[in-house]
Amino acid sequence: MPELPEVEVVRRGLERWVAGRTVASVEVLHPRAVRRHPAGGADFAARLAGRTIGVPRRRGKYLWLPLEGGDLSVLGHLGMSGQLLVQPAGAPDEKHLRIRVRFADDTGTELRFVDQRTFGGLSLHEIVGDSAEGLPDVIAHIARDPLDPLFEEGAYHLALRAKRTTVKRALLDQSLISGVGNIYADEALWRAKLHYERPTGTLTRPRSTELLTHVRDVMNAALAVGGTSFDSLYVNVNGESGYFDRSLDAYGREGEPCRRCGTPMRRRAWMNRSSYFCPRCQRPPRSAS
DNA sequence: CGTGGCCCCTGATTGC
DNA sequence: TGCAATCAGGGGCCAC
Repeated sequence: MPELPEVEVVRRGLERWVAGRTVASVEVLHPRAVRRHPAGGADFAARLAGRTIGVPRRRGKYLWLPLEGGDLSVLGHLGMSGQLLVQPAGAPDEKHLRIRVRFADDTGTELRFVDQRTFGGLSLHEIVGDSAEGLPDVIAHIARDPLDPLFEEGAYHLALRAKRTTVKRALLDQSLISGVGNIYADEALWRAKLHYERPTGTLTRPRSTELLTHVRDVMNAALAVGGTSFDSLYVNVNGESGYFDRSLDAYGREGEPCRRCGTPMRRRAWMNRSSYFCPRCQRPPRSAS
């Protein structure tokens, strides 16, 4: 269940194993895996066949494969349980194999999209005009991510100040900053000693800068060890799990001592998810209960 | 309009 | 052991 670091690990794997290869044929095994491709699975397969894949790109948790010629990109999102695997062509099908891409070379490997919960998927998008990166317009609303050199810190801070929401919601709002999910939001908030319900309007510029620094630090730390994984659901493009979960300070640590002050960490149900925090280091704002 | 609630799915785990 | 409830790291959609 990937956030930015995991998706970046997948992107690098695709760059290593898939870029430059020409598609021979595509098999769509589950319609939900191509539901963002309005023309359907048969159209997806037909239009991808014969095309050569360029250098994979990423923004936040989305990744896309520009096709040579520049007119089309394959957009991918892993959702909660998606994996992109490069497997030997003869390997047994995974239980939740949704899409298979065969290549027109003798490498003997194929690309597989495997996704238990089918929240993720692949789709094809026409690229208009001057998009040198082949960014599909359906993700134009996704903000640049904090590891993008063109991410604008000043604009981010102003957007935070203008919003009437809480800091964790803002971290998860992909139109403000992309790539941050529930795990890294909790980790960055713990590092910044901020309560998840802190109103964004109360954040000073130094405070939001500090928070952003923690977001980047925790993502870079995760990237350095190949992304976070709790179980076999998340596997990178070569079939290997990440091990960053061993270094998490907040997420999943309910009842365990805070690594700063020793106070037992707490978990709160929040937006159909969980927030983990230290009740001593991360004091709730006055208005919150 | 911005914000927050709901829902899409499958499977593992927990609790009665 | 069996079954139901709960939970899971995402994000689009739609009331309000």
